[in-house]
Amino acid sequence: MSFKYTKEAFERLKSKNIKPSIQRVAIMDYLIMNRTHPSVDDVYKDLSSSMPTLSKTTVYNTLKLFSEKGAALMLTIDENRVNFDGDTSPHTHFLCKRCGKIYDLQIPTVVKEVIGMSVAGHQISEIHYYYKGVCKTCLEG
Amino acid sequence: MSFKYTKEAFERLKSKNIKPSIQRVAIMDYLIMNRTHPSVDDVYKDLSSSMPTLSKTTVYNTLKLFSEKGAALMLTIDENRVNFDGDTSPHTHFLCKRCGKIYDLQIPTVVKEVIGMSVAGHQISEIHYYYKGVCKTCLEG
DNA sequence: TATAAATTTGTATTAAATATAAAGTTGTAA
DNA sequence: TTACAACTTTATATTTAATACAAATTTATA
Repeated sequence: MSFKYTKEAFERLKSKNIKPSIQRVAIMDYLIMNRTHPSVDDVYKDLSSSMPTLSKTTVYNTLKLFSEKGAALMLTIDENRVNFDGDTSPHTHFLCKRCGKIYDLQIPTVVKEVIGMSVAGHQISEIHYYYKGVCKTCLEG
Repeated sequence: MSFKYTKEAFERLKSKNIKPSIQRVAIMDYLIMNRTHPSVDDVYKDLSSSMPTLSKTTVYNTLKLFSEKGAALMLTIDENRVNFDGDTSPHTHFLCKRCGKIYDLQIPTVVKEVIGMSVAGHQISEIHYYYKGVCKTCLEG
């Protein structure tokens, strides 16, 4: 049996010093191919069909590892569950409070990159900037 | 038996069209007097001593009501629980990933108020802007 | 090949949040 | 004042996200 995955996923893990196990590559690949800000459960459910022995604990461990190593972003925007984003480039998010969907938005040019800087004596490693409201689709429907 | 609370708490509820029941005023007062970004459990535990019959469900309902009516902010910055902030004026937060404490920070002048505006067709009602990292105290200790 | 280290898995547990219905309170109109 | 409706609070049960943990498996290395 073989697992298909993009070279991008494999390279991403290598560049972030994460050992590319089959499970890790599959999960990284899923994040890169699915820009839907999936939850742990989303990833688990969608990968289970092709990897029947996959454990949810592994998905938890792996996604946590990815966010610690900077290979993915952990979004604490939804009040009920954590979401993950394979796109680590500077951008912002919009959570629709009606349908729950998370959209990508361009980051305002005024919001500067300050990772590694310190503010009021605190050492900053992550910036989170997002909006909540009602999305275009829900407004029209 | 009587409950002490600040006039500010009572007035806040009135101005946000929230009926000022004893429980609601007590919880609003707690938020105003304790700028510690408490969780539901923090509020419940601290108020239980003076209000022994207080139910945790009431704390959940009340804090959700406050955030819906704009009387308090619901912070989804911690990955494990939701926190609340009685200070609704524009400011940002810093979460220490080591000790878990949430600090208030001044909002950068570049981050403008865009509530009520729309971005990419989505109607925005909340802006969240915060940092994560290691706080001054943890760096020194 | 043998052994150690790292990774994955499944089960059990913890704890945040919600659902629900009964009980209690408040407001209003006869 | 009383009766009724609407609203609020409470307690219990349930759901579900996340963690703990140890056994099993895989990978690396001596």
